[in-house]
Amino acid sequence: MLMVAKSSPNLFWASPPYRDSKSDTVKIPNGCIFFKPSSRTSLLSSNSGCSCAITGTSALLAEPTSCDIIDYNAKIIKFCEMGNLKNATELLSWSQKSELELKTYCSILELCAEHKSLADGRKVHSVICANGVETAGYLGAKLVFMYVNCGDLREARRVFDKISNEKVFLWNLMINEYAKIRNFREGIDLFNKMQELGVQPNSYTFSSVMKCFATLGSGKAGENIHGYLYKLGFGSYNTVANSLVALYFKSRRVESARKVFDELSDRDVISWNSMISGYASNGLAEKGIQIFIEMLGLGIYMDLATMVNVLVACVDIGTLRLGRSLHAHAIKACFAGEIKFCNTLLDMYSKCGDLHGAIQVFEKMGDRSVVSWTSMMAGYVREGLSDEAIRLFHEMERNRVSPDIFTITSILHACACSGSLENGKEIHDYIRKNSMDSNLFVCNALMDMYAKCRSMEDAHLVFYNMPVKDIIAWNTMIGGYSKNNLPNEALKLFAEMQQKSKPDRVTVACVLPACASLAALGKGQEIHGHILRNGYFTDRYVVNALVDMYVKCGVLVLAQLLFDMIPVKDLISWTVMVAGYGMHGFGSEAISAFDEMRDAGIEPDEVSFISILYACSHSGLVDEGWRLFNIMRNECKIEPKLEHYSCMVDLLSRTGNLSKAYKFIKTMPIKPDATIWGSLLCGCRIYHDVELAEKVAERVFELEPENTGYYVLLANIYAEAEKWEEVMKLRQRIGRKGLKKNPGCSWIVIKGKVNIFVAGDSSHPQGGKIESLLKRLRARMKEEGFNPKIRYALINADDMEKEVAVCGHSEKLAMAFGILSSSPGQVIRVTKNLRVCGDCHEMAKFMSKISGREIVLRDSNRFHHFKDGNCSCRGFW
DNA sequence: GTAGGGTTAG
Repeated sequence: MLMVAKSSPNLFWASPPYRDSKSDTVKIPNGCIFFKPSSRTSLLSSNSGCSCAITGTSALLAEPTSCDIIDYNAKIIKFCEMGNLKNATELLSWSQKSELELKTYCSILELCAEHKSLADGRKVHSVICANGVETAGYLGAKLVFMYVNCGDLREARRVFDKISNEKVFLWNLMINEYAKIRNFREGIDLFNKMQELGVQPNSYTFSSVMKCFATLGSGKAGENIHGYLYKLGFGSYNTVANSLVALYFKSRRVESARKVFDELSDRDVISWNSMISGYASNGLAEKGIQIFIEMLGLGIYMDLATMVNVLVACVDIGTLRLGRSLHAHAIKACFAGEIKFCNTLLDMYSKCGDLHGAIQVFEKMGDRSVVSWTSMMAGYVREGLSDEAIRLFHEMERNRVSPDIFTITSILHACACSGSLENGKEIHDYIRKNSMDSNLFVCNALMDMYAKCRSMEDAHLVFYNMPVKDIIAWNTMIGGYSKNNLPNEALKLFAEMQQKSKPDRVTVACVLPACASLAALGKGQEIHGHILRNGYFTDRYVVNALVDMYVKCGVLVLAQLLFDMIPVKDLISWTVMVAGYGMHGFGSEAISAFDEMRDAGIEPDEVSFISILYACSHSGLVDEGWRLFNIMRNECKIEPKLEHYSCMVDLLSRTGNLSKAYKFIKTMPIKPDATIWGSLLCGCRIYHDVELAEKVAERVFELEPENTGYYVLLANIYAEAEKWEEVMKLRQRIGRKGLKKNPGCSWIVIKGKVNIFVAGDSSHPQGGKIESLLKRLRARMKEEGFNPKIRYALINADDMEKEVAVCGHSEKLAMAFGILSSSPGQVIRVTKNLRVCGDCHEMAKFMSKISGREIVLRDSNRFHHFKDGNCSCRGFW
């Protein structure tokens, strides 16, 4: 496609001089810079040089003597022409009111605008006010111009509202400025107001006001204005048509944009560029590239913006090939020295996955702007090299380039990705010192950084102080709470949000994990309704989170139903379902799903292997477990992590392969943690291997000396073997350490209310009824020969005493309450924060049999479905 | 008309 360019390089690829609208200079590709001819520069060039101007300055500022007749006006205007704002304002302040002419004020205001010096502009304004000069007419317009240029739109508007406004120029200026600061409503209001006042809009007015309509995304308004400006005869102005093209593209009316372009007889390079960028920003980058080829074929003069637009389109298509050839041609055409081009090129390489290409562009750049540094940092973060991004940020500071809002958000993102709270706080200090803390982007990036660095208190502080909270702010906080294991806070904030703002699909994807974590089925179903009403079901984040919610709320059937409805299942969908089957004890279904996923051509990753190995372990599938572990290593080339080893040890231990598990741990290439040894210790208890248990326990105690659970576990192993002396020794050992216990708690939702129980707690209003029900059940169990397996609850963490038959564990209390408070036929769903106790597990089986009720108990490890006296876990827990 | 930034699922 670039053949055309090659055949006529001068026409297509030569770098034209172009105007830099910001600095009012004309840049010539070889690097020379010429000032745009103006009254000021013509004055300098008419003098014999700068030195003359300097001597002129001192003569002009010399103290006036009484015999001089000073024409202050002429002197001030001369300073203005020379660009010496300081001397001009100084002289103005020395002058008498009566001496000053209107044109003098005007000149100095123009210079303030040019220098963007708000401080000087305000001084001049106060002199004008003090002198009582009339500002209703021409001078007022200059004041507005000055304030707009110096960035004080509020003051500009104040003056603007006071003066007579028949000049369309000022209206255009104001409308355009409102468009720039994205206050589109105000821009449109002004447009309507000017028409009420009978001021005729011109082509510039339409260009400006269309920016407002465009970003409001109002396609209808676009059509109206389109008809209106045709009626007024502006349809053939290509500036107007170009704005119209942009307006239609921004309101996603691609066809309308194309029609305006097709009907435009006098297309300039801007028309073509608008088409390329318009297509690209509407996800139709290929069409943009087609326009570019058409442009080349017609021999249209191409400028820097064309190159930039095409590179952006390349990023969208994600192909490096075209980007690379544009790079090659840019070198020939002398674009390669242009900073805007290089920045886009750098970003193209980085976004197309060629970080090395991006680095090369960055290193070859002679001039680097803040954009270059920021893009490079973002590139490093994209590749997971956050520390490198942080290093680059410090290098940028050493090069005295000041970070802007974009840099700050990028570097915060780097801190978030590397979990570096310390660096993040440093950036927060910078933000405060430089008054950037009211910017929405910055605040959102700050909250995200704090959330990812696990400091939700800091995130909340930022959130709380935000003057305006957009939907991203709410989502960031809700998602932050969910991810930091604060599901109650997430749900609370979600409720608050619903009062103030409308949740979107991201909100839903953020809040569902909180429902999953709490097993809050009712709330999850409510959100499911919201998803259906708003058509979010097609969003892969939403649907995956929804399936996961049903899995973790214990409704596997619904999860499976929804999973089957996902048209294109991705890795996450499959992983959720595999893990779901696993935690509900359907090991072979998990394996089938996993194989099906691979058949569908989806490569499993680390996390999906954790899910499948976990599924094997919870169904005791030793051979399958080994097979999959080897597939992971040999076929998928995934190096097993601690979690994978942990699943395997768990699998071997639960199935009684204790010495194999021990050997497996011994040959692990990475250091086993307490969880891994702990799994084996659990296995020792199930299979009563006291000797191995002692060996293993010492390892666990070394690794986690403060964890009570492991001492209790060993004590129970001794107790079951009736080694009371050892139990005593262990008790003394624990007594010396003064261990803390992790309190067990269970909860159940009845009629939308969460009822929380802790072990031994009788404070529940129904406490008495619960206790007598449990007593009756216990008695019936004995009668029917359902022997309570007291050995499960021999030793209690609280007192290390042999426990009496009635154990007051929280899950038992919750299940009993469930039976008492729900109608027959209803499934009883209980969630526990720790693993279920063995005695409670036996009792639950009996409860399900005697009451004819289905009980679904989720513990910290898996699900137990109790029905007709059996449990789905078949002993693997 | 043109380069860089913030939120989502296992």
